[in-house]
Amino acid sequence: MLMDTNNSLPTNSINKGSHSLGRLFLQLRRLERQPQTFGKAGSLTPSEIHTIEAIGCEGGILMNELATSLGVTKGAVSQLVVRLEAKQLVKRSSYPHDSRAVLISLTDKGKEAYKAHEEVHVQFYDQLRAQLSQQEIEIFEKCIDKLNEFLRK
Amino acid sequence: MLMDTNNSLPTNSINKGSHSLGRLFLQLRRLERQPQTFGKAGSLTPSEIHTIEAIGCEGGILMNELATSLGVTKGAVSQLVVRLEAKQLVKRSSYPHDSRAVLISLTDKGKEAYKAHEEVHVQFYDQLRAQLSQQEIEIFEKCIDKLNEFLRK
DNA sequence: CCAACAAGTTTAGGAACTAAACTATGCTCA
DNA sequence: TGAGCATAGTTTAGTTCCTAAACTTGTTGG
Repeated sequence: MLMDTNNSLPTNSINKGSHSLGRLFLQLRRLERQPQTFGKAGSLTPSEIHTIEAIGCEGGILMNELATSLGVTKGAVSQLVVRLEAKQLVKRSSYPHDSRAVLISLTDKGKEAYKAHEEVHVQFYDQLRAQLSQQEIEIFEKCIDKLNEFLRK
Repeated sequence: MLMDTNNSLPTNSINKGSHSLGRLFLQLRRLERQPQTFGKAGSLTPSEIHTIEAIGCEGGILMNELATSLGVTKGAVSQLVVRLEAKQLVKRSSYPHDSRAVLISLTDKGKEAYKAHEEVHVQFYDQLRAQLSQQEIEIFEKCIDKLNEFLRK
């Protein structure tokens, strides 16, 4: 009865890209689950390395900012920071203007992990670039940006 | 002392794409966490809808196949299937050639969820396509495929 | 001064796994 | 044939990564 409620269009070609994108999501989902080792920092879970990435090498960041930047609750960040502090990748310091607030920043060891992770990203991307022409890269980046903008909504 | 150990290259342009890609990962990570409602099937968690997607509308699939297709252990699939069965989206039946095996297939309600989800995907992709030229789409899809291939390793 | 608010922390609980033990069936070959 | 091993699924205990909600402290505007 309801076989192919999909209507009219040459669905094949449309679905092809949608399907590739679906597979990409699945791959990333899988990838984003396994811990990795970065520099001397030892094995870090995906959340941990993302947190380090979000803190950044320069200056400190408030818990609140970190939470919105990562798109999680402040409770989640609080827990993450406890773990990272225990691993000595991150340190807390007080925020001059408001004694409730806590400034989070990377320790030297944390910065090392940051750099190592960034290095992995860049190398990965370099490998991808190596298989594409200059023009393709530009278009690809444009599309990724559009996609990002799109997902933000 | 160790400011910019990154060497020589015009790092900006390289990092730009790598950074966009990083943000995409984060966005997807966030997106892949919240449940959504599909058709009359009620609210489904990301894992649930992915499982339904992997089972597919035609015929049945074995637990084992499902596990490899989703990239998780059979234990994980087993648990998922219990939940989906309780929600009456999926049914088990016996596999003629091997009485140990279990064939999983979608119920009518499950198929509805499948279609609704597929519709969301296609619409999403259509919206993206609408902002790109034909040539850009082709290149984008090519890049996505390359990326997929790349992540599989 | 103090009520309302804001920054973080804590706690309980759920989702989504994994690894490993377990059950039950199927296969092989001496 | 049947002992031993492999294979299909299930179960269980434990982990990670969250969230929501209650709490603790500190800030601020009437």
